[in-house]
Amino acid sequence: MSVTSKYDARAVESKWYDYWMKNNYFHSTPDEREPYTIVIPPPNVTGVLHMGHMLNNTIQDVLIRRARLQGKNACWVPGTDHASIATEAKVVAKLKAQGIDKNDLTRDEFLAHAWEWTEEYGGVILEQLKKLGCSCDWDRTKFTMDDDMSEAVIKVFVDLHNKGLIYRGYRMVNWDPEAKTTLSDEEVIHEERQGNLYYINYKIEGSDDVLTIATTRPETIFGDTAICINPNDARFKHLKGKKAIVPICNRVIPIIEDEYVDLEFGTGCLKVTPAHDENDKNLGDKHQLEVIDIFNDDATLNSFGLQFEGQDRFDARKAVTKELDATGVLVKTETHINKVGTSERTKAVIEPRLSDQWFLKMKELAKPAIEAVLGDDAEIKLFPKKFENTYRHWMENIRDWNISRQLLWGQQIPAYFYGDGKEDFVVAETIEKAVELAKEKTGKSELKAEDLKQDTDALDTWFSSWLWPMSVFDGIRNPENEEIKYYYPTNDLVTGPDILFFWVARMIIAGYEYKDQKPFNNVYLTGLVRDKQRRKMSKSLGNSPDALKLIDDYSADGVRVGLLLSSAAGNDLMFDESLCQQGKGFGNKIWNAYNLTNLWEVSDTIGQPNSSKIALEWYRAKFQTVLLEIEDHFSKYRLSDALMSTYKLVYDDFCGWLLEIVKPAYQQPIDAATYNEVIAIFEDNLKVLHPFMPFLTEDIWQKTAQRTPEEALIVAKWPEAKPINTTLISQFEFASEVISGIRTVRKDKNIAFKDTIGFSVINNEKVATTFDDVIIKLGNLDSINYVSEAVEGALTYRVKSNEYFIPMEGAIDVDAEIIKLTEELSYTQGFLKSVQKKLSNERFVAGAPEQVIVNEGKKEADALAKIETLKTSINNLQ
RNA sequence: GGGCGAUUAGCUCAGUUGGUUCAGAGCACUUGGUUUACACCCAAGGGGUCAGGGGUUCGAAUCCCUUAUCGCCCA
Repeated sequence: MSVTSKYDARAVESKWYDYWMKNNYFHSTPDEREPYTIVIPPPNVTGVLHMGHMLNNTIQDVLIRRARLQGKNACWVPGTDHASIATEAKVVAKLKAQGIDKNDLTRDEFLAHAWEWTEEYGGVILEQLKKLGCSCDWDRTKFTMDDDMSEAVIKVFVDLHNKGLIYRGYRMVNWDPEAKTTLSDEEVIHEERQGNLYYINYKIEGSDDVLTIATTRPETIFGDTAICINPNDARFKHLKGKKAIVPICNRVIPIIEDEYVDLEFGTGCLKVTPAHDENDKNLGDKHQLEVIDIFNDDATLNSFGLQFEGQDRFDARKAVTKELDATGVLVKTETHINKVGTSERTKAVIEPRLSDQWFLKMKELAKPAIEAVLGDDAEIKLFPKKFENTYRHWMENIRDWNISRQLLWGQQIPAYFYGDGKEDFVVAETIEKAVELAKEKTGKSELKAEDLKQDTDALDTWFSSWLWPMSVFDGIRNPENEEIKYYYPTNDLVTGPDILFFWVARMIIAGYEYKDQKPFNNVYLTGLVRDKQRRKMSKSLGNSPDALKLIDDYSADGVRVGLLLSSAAGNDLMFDESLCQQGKGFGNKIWNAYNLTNLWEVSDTIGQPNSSKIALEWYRAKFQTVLLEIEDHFSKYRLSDALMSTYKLVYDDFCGWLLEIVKPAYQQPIDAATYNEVIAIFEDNLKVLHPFMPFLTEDIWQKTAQRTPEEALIVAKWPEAKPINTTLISQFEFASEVISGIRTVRKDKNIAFKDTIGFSVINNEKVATTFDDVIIKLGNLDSINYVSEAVEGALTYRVKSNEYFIPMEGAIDVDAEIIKLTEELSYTQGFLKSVQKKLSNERFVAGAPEQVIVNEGKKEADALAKIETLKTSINNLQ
């Protein structure tokens, strides 16, 4: 079989993905095995693969592939969410480009366009995940707007409403004037912006006096319905009970008193605009002020803005300021930094606005979800644990969830109005049921479907996704179906900390409300992917590498390894392409290890060298040790550590040591026993590597033997844990130090490796001869002579108290040797002194645990022995 | 403004209940090496006052206090 030394990832990766798909390995159906389930955090249907997805889904694939190898019934459910705002924005933009105005379309027409868009672009990201190697059960692919998924959402809405948990409220909400919809508090990002503080004079009614207010938003003066002063403010006693006149519109408004006003900030006089500020709204309610809304839904001024009607709020701000200045009431302008809320999706500055919205009461619902994560016997674990604090803080201060959005793309709220009154509605899953309910409620038996008008709002997308772990298994509509009973609760959830509240917390809440059970056992929160300058990777910054190009350049296996190498759970990942290069290099290394074994000619007639036999035994022990390490790392979700352990095992122990030891001499065949064992070991390596590097490992696996589909690596059996021969491991470790010493001497003295050298040892440590043949081979020694006296005319080095001699032709620099030895001696003496100091300290001996004292004693003995060796050596040289 | 977390080698990070696996890993760097899997390689090596200061302890990267810097969440 001819094998090239370069590995062609592109061809190999598509070949094996097709093979896996063809043989249906990703598909899961309930059976008698233990289930292992992950539901994907559904990416936006508008999304394209970015680094965050790559990291997140690589982790999920590692977990799911490992579970599959462990014999569990692994089920990874993929899908997308309908991303109300983002998708609607894309569709609106597309229509606009075609000269179509959304407002000219009926709801159904618009939705038809949206579906068309979704069908065209919606699957892109899932196809990209395949390139990454994700072994999702594609037959189960779900979309949050699928009919059955929507039905579940509506059912839950009706249920929560009937339980009295969903209510309609007239409240200050976060209005996104660009998307023309409200946002939940969680969708608003507060950022600091440089703005101005404008000082404006208001006349006092019936006098020539003025008062000065300071505001960041002069355009809102048209909505002013009071001036507020602090009753304790001595400066403004004369204003009590008076009225002020709003500039430009000359409206007369009362001057009220409230301790809410900060004496320090601005001028101490506050203009109150209840329609456009949450705090002002509270003041307004308290003092029964009029509410004047001055904005249209796109944040242009309405008729209350007088001559500024139709201007955008920011243009109006400038125009109003200019007018105020012109009329002499603008006293001064100062620069001022304030926090403004912006839309997570459209980046538009949020306008606080009063309107009727649907809310979900959260306080009671949250209780079991708090207990589940933070209670004494918490059944959901967050990794890393530090997020529990964040979770606690949010959950304990949870606010009602605004679940309505003024959008078309999403599940329409199933509330049907039969009259103009605010409470003239019924909530039902279908129009037919709504008619029945409306008849009951109103007593009007003649009511028909046409008399009812459904609320035009749609539900927040998260109101779909919070049901995801249940609804993908049809657990809402059919709570007793076999699949939900088998797969739920799911095992692990892998997502970013940025949606801990949006999604994770709400899923937990929904899980307890509808299944009375947690939705998952563990939540693995990944870090954000940042660039080398620590900036978040984002489309707008353009600092995110093209995910598919990365795969092209470094192979999917390489990118997966690169991403995982430095991604401790919850820590941000400073992404650097060189990590992918390292991943690719690792793949190349493994490939060439296979290439080597493949080049060997195998002989049945030659015996197995002792060095090979013992090295193979050692590697088996080493493998078992690392296997335990890997298990331990996985159990703590330390995937990068698990990968690093595997990396070192394969790179250093397997390629670096084992293959070098068993490698036959040039053009010599290898004995069959060694060869077979090396292949068996290689196959075990492939199994532990497979979750990280699925393609390369499957490819080699299929080359080391003829395999039926049932024997594919993807469904192979994870190596079994066996007892570990630890003696062998520590003996090897000693031997490797001896070999390292030989290499150092060769390097220092420029002795070429091909030159065989003599070698003697004073075996003070009484080290077993187990690995002597290995040392001879890797050191290229003629033999190892055990001696009791120092060898003359030789270079020396020490491992512990053993002394090794390499005879040298020509002069040995005795002085240099003495200096080297003296340095070693004084270091060891210093070390001994510190150990002895400890041991002679009564309080140490009394206070330290047994094992520590034993260890210190051993250190002392080792140091004493080494000092003895060094002294003897120095004496011999002098 | 309130809360949480971080600061360890040039870079990215481990370091579990204070104690021989405690000052580590990978990459990068330096030096040397093409005879036979891989230069996407091999070998050897340098490199840290564990952010600063104080304390507790026989013993501190680890616990406490404090200062500084950074990050995240919330208002």
